Amino acid sequence: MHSPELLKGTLQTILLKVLKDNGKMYGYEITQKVKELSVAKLLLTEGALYPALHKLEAEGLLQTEVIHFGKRVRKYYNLTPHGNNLVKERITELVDFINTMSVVLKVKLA
Amino acid sequence: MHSPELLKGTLQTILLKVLKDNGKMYGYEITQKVKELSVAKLLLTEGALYPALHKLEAEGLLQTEVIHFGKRVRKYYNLTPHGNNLVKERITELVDFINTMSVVLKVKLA
DNA sequence: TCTTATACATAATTCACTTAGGTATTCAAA
DNA sequence: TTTGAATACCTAAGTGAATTATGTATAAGA
Repeated sequence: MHSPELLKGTLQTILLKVLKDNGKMYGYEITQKVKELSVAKLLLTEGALYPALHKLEAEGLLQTEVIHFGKRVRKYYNLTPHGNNLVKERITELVDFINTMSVVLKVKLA
Repeated sequence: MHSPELLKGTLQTILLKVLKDNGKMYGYEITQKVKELSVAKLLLTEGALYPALHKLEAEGLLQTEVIHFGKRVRKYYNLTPHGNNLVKERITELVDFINTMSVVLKVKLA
């Protein structure tokens, strides 16, 4: 597992990108998808996930749809048009930062 | 400039690496070196820098030497043996994280 | 002489996390 | 059959590394 400090500031970008790639998803599903993609190296905690999703929704980047089936409830999130426009920007920003870091630290990235 | 959130958790690694590469340096000198290396994309603020240096010193990763010349004072920092051993580890950790991120976000890095 | 650069530092605040707790359903194993 | 693990949502308290805002002082240059 990774140092949790490093995750800071990247969670929003991860959420936006996963939703962009997979369409509407619910919280738990997102944690599993990220776990799968990262080969269990990135484990989103619920205490980080839900507040982050709620914040993105409040900012108008995500919209929700609550689905009941039987007694079970799932809250699906997907990108709003505004959110969709921001994904690329956020990723670019993160990649730029990573490239700067690689220069400062003089490391080569795969 | 980069989103400040992204810097969180990476400052220690930057400081350790810059000191590893340049030997003893003082605070202001570090800010200038990082600015130069990053082509002014990474600007360390004093409010972040000094507490971080003090923390690394308190943890035994850095040692200090105060140099007076004239009325001017400079506080030089350099790696302790323990600090020196940790640099590679911290960088590896960060690179691993970056590689994981690149997989999750499906981006290619330079 | 007055601004900018050099050089250190700390205090209050912010905010995204962690940790810890809570509720409830579904399913598989003992 | 009950009990634990997985599924599924959530919030609150605490942490800690930043930002922002100050403070002090010297040196150099316009």
